[in-house]
Formats: sequence, structure tokens, C-alpha cells
Amino acid sequence: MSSLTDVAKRAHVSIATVSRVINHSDKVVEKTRLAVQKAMEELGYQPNRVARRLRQKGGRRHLLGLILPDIQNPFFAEIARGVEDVAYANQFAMILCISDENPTKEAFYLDVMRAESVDGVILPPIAERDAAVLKLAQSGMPIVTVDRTLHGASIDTVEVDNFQGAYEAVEHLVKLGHKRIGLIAGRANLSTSRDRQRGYEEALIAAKLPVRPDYIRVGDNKQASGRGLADELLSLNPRPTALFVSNNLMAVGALEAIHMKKLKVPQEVALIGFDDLPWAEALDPPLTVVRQPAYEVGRAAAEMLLKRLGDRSLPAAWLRLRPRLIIRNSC
Amino acid sequence: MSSLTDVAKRAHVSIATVSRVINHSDKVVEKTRLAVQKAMEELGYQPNRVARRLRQKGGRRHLLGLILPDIQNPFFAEIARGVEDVAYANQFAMILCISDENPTKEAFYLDVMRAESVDGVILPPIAERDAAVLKLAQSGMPIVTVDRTLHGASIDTVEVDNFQGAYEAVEHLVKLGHKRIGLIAGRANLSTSRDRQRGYEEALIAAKLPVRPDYIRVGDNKQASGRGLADELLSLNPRPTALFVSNNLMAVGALEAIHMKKLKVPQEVALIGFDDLPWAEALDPPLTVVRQPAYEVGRAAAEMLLKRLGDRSLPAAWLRLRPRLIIRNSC
DNA sequence: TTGAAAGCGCTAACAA
DNA sequence: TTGTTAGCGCTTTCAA
Repeated sequence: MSSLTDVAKRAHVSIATVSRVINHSDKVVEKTRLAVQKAMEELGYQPNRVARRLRQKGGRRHLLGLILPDIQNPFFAEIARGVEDVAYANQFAMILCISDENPTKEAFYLDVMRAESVDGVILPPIAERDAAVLKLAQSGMPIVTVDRTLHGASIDTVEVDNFQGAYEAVEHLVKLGHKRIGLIAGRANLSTSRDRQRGYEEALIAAKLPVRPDYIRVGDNKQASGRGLADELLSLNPRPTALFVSNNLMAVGALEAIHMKKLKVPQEVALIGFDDLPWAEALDPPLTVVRQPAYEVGRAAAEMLLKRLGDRSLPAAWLRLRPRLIIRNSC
Repeated sequence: MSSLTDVAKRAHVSIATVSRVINHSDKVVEKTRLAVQKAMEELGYQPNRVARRLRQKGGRRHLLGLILPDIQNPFFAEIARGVEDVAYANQFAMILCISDENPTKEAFYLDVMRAESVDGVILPPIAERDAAVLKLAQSGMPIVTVDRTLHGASIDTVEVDNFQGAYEAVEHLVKLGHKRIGLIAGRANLSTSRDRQRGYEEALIAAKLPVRPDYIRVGDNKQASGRGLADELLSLNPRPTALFVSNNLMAVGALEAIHMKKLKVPQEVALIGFDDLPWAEALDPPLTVVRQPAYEVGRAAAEMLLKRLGDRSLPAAWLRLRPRLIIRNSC
């Protein structure tokens, strides 16, 4: 494990020169550069990223943080994929942490990001007013929020038009003739949950259908809660003839509940989920969903962060991507 | 953003003393310790992990690397979850990288691990003889391989009994009366693929059934290849009455191919996949699988790594977990 | 029990 | 164009 000094000795130059070669400074004459590169190769030299980060400031440490609430949710996994592709293409390494929708864990990992002096962090905040994220942002750390938006600061954001997506889904259900449409809403305090619920309600109102509070249940975005709440909704009398479920995992849970009750989809209950799944096609029946461009969200966020690293004075950017209704057989 | 020096000044002690307090040295008298802690709190001091890592050696840097081939595969996501839980419980941060089954990418991330001086790395090697991993291990970096095993060195390993799992699956198919059983095998050069294929073949031989090469196709562990190869197998004449698929994503692909051909499961084609899926129950039909204890694999690997950091002289450990056949409705 | 000081591997300001 | 040197924030001897 050789260091700058070793390379410098072997090439008979100073460590500063070696450093210049590494950093592609143009102030090194061809001949010396070649000699240094030869020495580096012979020693199998790799710069120590830790030492580098300790010294370097702002945007050149080639390390980026990503904090995700749930890596087992395919939606977030796809975002990670998008971020990673851009990071790799730019020789950035990525620290990925899992906050588990837990404020304590999120705060811990935010501290890690700071303490690791990453160049910037990408995350869906776990609440609309997330004090820990706000604090880190105010300390000057470049942050890009994805999927969910943050109140109380102007921060780079990539989001999806959740209102529009939900509106179109429910509108589709209405066109199919459904009059009693239930909602399994997402976790409270999330911009996405709120926007999707608003889309649901506005679509009902536009169709002159009543918004019935007993047809609305609030879940926690996990599969089990989708199962439990769908079961509750379908036990109502009269029961909804269609369900709009605010997230992918809960939609799968709802499907399970429907099967348990031996109801036919879509004849007895129609179902639309938010977020696509790679195996939506193989479900029973193939699930109609509002597809979010998750990979693009990740990509765009990483690109936005890289751009900010290049120029801190840029005004906060805000990108809103369009979701798309994919009609399969569940409605 | 305060440093040791700031704390030292405020507490009227030397930086060495502050360092001792941080590291829970017992050589600090109660009174000074309290004063230092008060100063740290007032300044909101957080030690800089980068500076710390630069100075500290061996196993105390509280950073661990995880390199996964595909984060969108629920099996690997579950492993990540297991690793993360142990890491968090021990105040370790985790760098998660995605190698995409690509040797160049894997080599890049292995270099990052070294350059970031992580304490150790956990990964499923992307080939049985993975020179890049071997090299890093020989340089003294603690490594735990998970899922897939590595040839050419004695390294801590957590794996699953793939032979046994496959054997039981095919045995089950045989008991059901199937005589023509097809195999969609996993990517070549993987210990898992080989062991599962061996389990398949031995189970056939034990049942005095022929091992027909035309009933065996080798995939790449992705959904699309499962779809394509299932289609090929089911176009054979006579076609297999059952399919054993060597990984979860390919099993979903196979299911799609079966649906496309409008074949009834399990009446016309029975299906067993390797690796469970959180939504296996909601598939059409609910999928029979060999379930691997992925979370436990991750947990055990992280614990093994932590143990090794505590004592480098330990002999290489080898843990083999048992998979379990979960019978649902696809056979 | 505490402090002074060296140094981890690197970058960057300044000098030559 | 190259070299000298200070110092990033911390841990760790060694001395007091």
C-alpha cells in the first residue's frame, strides 16, 4: 500500500508534482508526467480517498450520500439504480444508508454524511418538516430531495406529479362506472400521500361523487397495512367496488386481502396501485398502476447534485416528472 | 462545524484530553470528562470520521463496505437489510455499491473500498475465481463472501445449501408424478448455479429419471432470460410438465412466458422457483419456492465481519444455512 | 492524569 | 514548471 511519498521517491520528484499528475494539472511537463505515471503503475499506487477528502473542499471529494427509507421497496431500489448510474459515470462513490422511515436512524445517517464529508446527499425526507434535513442544508451541505418534498427551505428537488397521477387513476375508475371508490392512503406527513389523496378527492368531486371519510384509510406504506386496510374497506356495507391504493407494497397487500375474501378482480373489486412493480404483469390479475419514472428520478437527482457541486450559487432547481397510468387487468 | 481544537479551547484542556473523552479512555478524571462533555454539547460537536479514519488503524473505523450485484433483486435487498441492521446496531456506517455483475465495475468499487479504508467488505463475488476480490483479500482486507463462494483462498463465508434446496424441490416435483422436468439454470461461473444444477441432476438420477440436456437452459438471472428460456423449453416436443427455475427473477419471467402461452399452472406446467419474493403469494398462481434465509445471511455475514475485526487471527469461518421449500399453488 | 508534539496521506499557497 | 511547507482533524506516543 504505497503513498504519494513512495511514488515521489521512485520518480525522483516532489510529492507536489505527483499530486499534480493525479489531479490532471496541466502544469506538469510531459516528460515528468510520464515518469510519475510509470512509478505509479509500478507501485500499483491508488490515491487514498480519505486523506484526499480531509484536505479537499467542496464538490471534489467524489463521494455522494443517498439515504433511502426502504431498500426493499422496488420504487426506491429503482431510484438507487438511477443515482448509481450517474455516480459511477462520474467516478463518484455512493454511501447508501437505510433510514427505515425512522427519524432517529435518519438523524444518525445525516450525521454520518456530515462526518464523512460527502459532497452532497440525496434523500426522500421522512416528513414534510424534517428538522434534521433542514439543519444539514442550512449548514451548507448540498442536498437534493427526491420523491417527497420538504417545507421550510428552497432545496433542489425532483418529484413526480402525484396529484395528476392519482387524479387520472380515479378518473379512469369513474369512467369505468365505479361510484364507490375506496382509498388506502399513504403514511401521514408525506407530501406524496397528501397529493395523491387530493388527486383522489378532486377526481371524485369533478365526477360529482361524494368523498366518504369511511372509504378512506391511512396506511404506513407497508404490505401488511395494505392487507389489513383493504380487508376493513371490503367489509363495509355497501363495500367499495374499486380501490385506489397509494403505494406499491400496500397494493400487493390489498390484492392478498381480496384473494383471501375470494372476491373476483376486477368484476367484484377493481384495483389501481401507485408505483409500478417489475412483476406487476405476473400478479393475479396483472395490476393496473400509476407508473412513476423512478429510474429517471434517481438519474435527474444525481445530475442535479453534480450540477450544484459545480456552481453553488445556482438557484434551487425544481423538476416535476409525469407519471403514467398503465392499464392492465385489475380494473 | 467545530473541531477538537474548538472543544479543547472551550473546556480549557488539551486536544489529547478531548480525544480521550471521545474514545472513552478511562484515563480521564471525572471532573475533566464532564467539562469536556459540556463543551462538546454546547458546540454541537461531532467527530470528523474522515480525519479519524486517516489516523486509526484496523477495525475501528466504523465503516463497512457492501458490494451487491443487483439491488433490484429482492434477495439481495434482503441481504442488505440484514447487514444494515447489524451495522447500525454497532454504530457502523455502510457503503453500498452496485456491481451490476460487471467485473470492471466490481474492480472499481473494490478499489474504492480500499481507498476509503473501510474496515472490511461483504460481497457475493461475481465469479468463482474472482481475481480482484482475491487480491484485496491477500492485501489484508477482511472480507466476507455471502451467497456465492470463492475459490482460491480461505475466506469467511456465509452461504446457503443450494444443492439441498434444489434437490428437495425437484424431489417434490418427482413425487407429484412429473417425469419431464426442465431446468432454467443460473448464470455460469457461480457456485450457486452449479450447486443448484447438481441438486436438480442428482434428484433426477435418484428417481431413475434421465437428465436430458435439451431440458436444461442457462440464463443470466434476469427476468427477461427466464421468460425467453421458459418459452424455448415449453416449445419443445414433448414439452416438460414441470420447470425448476434457479432464481427468483427468472421464475417471474417464466411465469410470464407460461401466461403468454396460455398454459395452466400447475395443471399443464408446474413451476418452482429458487428465492422467495415478498409478493409470491399474490402471483398467479402463488409461487412455490425454495426460500433462502436472505436476511439471516446478511446478519450473519455482518456479525462474522465484526468478529474478525475483533481478532484477525481467527481461522476462516464457514456458515451454511438451510433453505426451505415453501409449497404454494404453482405445483 | 494531562499536555506537547509527531504524523496519517494528501492538497494548495507560496517560493524558486 | 517544480519544490517546500503548512495544515486538514484526528490519534497516539512520550514526557511531565
